[in-house]
Parts: sequence; structure tokens; C-alpha cells
Amino acid sequence: MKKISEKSIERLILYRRILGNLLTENQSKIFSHQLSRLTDVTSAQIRRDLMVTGYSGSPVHGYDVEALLKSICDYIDTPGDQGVAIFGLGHLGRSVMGYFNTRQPRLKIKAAFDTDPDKVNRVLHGIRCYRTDQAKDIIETQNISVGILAVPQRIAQDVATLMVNSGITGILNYAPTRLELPPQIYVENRDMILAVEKVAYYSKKNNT
Amino acid sequence: MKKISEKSIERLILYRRILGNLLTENQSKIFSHQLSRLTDVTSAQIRRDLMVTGYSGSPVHGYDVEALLKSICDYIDTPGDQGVAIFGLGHLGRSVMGYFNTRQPRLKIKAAFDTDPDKVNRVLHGIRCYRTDQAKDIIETQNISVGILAVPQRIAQDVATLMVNSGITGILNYAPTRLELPPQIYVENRDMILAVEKVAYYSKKNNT
DNA sequence: TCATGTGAAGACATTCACAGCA
DNA sequence: TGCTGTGAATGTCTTCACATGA
Repeated sequence: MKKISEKSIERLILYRRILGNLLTENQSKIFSHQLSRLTDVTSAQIRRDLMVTGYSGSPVHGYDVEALLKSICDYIDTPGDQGVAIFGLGHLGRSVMGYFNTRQPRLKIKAAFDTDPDKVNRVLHGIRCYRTDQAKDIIETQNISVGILAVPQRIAQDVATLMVNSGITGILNYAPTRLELPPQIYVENRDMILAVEKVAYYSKKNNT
Repeated sequence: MKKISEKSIERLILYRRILGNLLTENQSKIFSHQLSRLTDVTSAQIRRDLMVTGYSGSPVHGYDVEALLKSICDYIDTPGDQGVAIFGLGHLGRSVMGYFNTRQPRLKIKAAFDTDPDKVNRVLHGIRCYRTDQAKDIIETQNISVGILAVPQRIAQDVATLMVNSGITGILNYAPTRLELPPQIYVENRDMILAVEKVAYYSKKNNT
């Protein structure tokens, strides 16, 4: 499998979603310039990204939506399912559940964890909440590799360490903190405050 | 003012936060390699980023935390405050409030908007919630330029259009949708589902 | 000696532009 | 004709490596 950039991966994931939408609308063919409008990615970039998947479109009819979708999935996905766990069932954790629960066949939220006794053993959106100290058992037995860190900043590092010790290998970190973890763990930072500051910077730029 | 990349801006914002933390811990000097450990950015990159601010450190004592902090702020910030508004007071909107309300002197959440009558006129974290159709008035009178879009995907586009019509020039979009808006509007996409899929891809990569 | 600031090199990502094909 | 796939060119970002100065 060829080397591919992080940005290309993000775009492939985006294309996949859009193609999925098109399929439910019964659109069966699409050209790169049409996909370009739907994604804000140039058509040359799209064609370049699709090269890695090995799929080829037709210069006459463009891409077959279903076949291309399958090709991207084959490229991105591993065989079998991947479990996801949410750490922290405050507002953020619950909002992730809300956005997530729509479709996503292959990625599944299998458990949530919180220390608050009022939340433990409750079931939200069909997901049971466990005590944080039960994480290791549950993660091992349920094939969970992805963890969403949605706890207050104060305890983010400790919970992240626990996640890694429990077997999580990829973390989506919403807390405004850099985590110190072993290098083989993948961490995606989605620092909520930094995002607002960035928008503030650029929103003002545009006015000038 | 020199041209600077989006990534550099993100890093400068990050440095600023870390420096703020150091200041409250009474650390007054720092070397680029120390800042490197705190940020996961190489020291060469840090020095390169700092060039644009015009601040110079001393090869003997490194950077003066307070002076560097001020220099970065001068570079990033506009004079005066910038108002922020949250659209959608579901779990996500409220979690943004929670993370935000800690410090942030210059950026201030000034209003929230929702269509749900149960939420309108309530005050959370000191922020009043208004009806969405009151947005234009309030945004114009309160100097609000940044909008956080935290509504369900279904209505994201409509609310975004309304935000722009009300005078918002920068949008932080959490919904898993690409927004179609005039090109002068800055949009930062923080697609929550895409983020999980990306982590899933890389968490599995690391195992192999 | 040791860290900064920076020109130059290198690595990486995007766009151009066109051959090939139906 | 009009789109795909892709080599080559361009553009952008990061790292190297060293002169400089205390």
C-alpha cells in the first residue's frame, strides 16, 4: 500500500461520505468537477487523491458512485469492525453520541465511561456507561481501539494515560491540552478553544 | 505585516496559551527546546514561527516569557474585543461554553441563539440565549464577528446563511456538512464524525 | 560553550497541462 | 468534444546547519 498524506486521508473520508449521500439520492454517476463543488476540493486534487485507491473512472461517464465508494472503503477500512469508546459523559460526550448515532455501520460506539455515579450504568443512545476503572476489562473484551477524550481539561492527562493502559491506540482529544503519551499512540487534537481563537483571527482578517 | 501560514497561526495561538500558563507558574524565561517539549513542535519550527512576531530572544537566557507573550498577542490580536456567538444550545453548544468560560479575556461569548422556546431567555454560564430570529439585531449592536455553529446537521446550512446575513464573518462549523457561503466568509470545519473516522484509520495503522 | 535567527536545502502538497480515449 | 490519469512544474512548509553573539 502506497504512502499517503494525512490530508489525503481526510479528503478520502470526506469523499466517502458525500458519495454515500449521493447513493441514497440514487445518483449513480459523478464527474470530478461535480464532486469538487460538493467538497471544496479542486478536481485535480480529487483525481490525484483517488489514484491511491486504484479505481478508474470513465472519461465519458465519470465515476460510478457505488464502485468508487466501495473502492475508497476498501482502501481506508480494515477488515472487521472497530469499537469506539467515549470517555466523559458531559455535554461534549453526549453531543458526540448525538452526531454519531446516525449511520456509521463499521465504526460503532460500544461503551462510555465516567466517574460520576449518577451516570454510571445509565444507558444513553443505546450506549451503556461504565465506571472509568472498568475500562480495561471492557476495552479488551470488546475490540475497542478508538477513544474519544471528552473530559474536563483538569483530568484529561490522567484519563488519557488510563485509556492507553486499557488498550486504546488512537485518541481524539477535545481538551485544550497537549497529551504526553507513548509515540505509537495516535492523537488527534481538536482543541476547542484554539479553534475559536483561530476563527477569530481569520474573521477579522477578512474585514480589513 | 508578513504573509503567514495557517499552520503557523495555529501554533502561535498554542504558544501563547502555554506561555500564559508558564506565567501563572511564575516561570519568566524559556528556551525554544523547552517550549518544544511542551508543544510537540520542533525547536527550529518554533524559532521560525516566532520570526514573524519580531521578538528576539537572548541566546543566553532564551525568551522572556512575558515579553514574548505580549509580542505574540500584538501580532495575532486586533485592537479591541471580539464578540463570539453560539448558535445552538444543545449539548455541543453548552460544552463549548464550559470549556470557554475559563479565561479568554479578549474573546468573549456575548450571546447564544436557539429556536427552542424552553431555552430562549434562559441564562447559562452568564450568557443569555435569544431567539434565532433576533440574531441580526444583537450581532450588530454587540460587535460580534465570530459564530460557533453547533446545531444539528439538518439545519446547519440554513443557520449558517442566517449567521452570515446577520454580520458574522467567521464560522466554526461542528456539523458534518460543507457549508455553501460567500467566499469572503472564513469557515473552519471541525466535522465531528470525520475526526473519529480519521482516528480510527490511524489507530489501526499503528497496530500493524 | 550553547541557543538564537536565518539562508539554503529538502520534503511535501497542489496545480498545471496534456496525452489518451470513447 | 470533454473528461480522466498522471508526469512535470510550481508552490508551500519544515528541517538543516551554521554564523553570530554573550
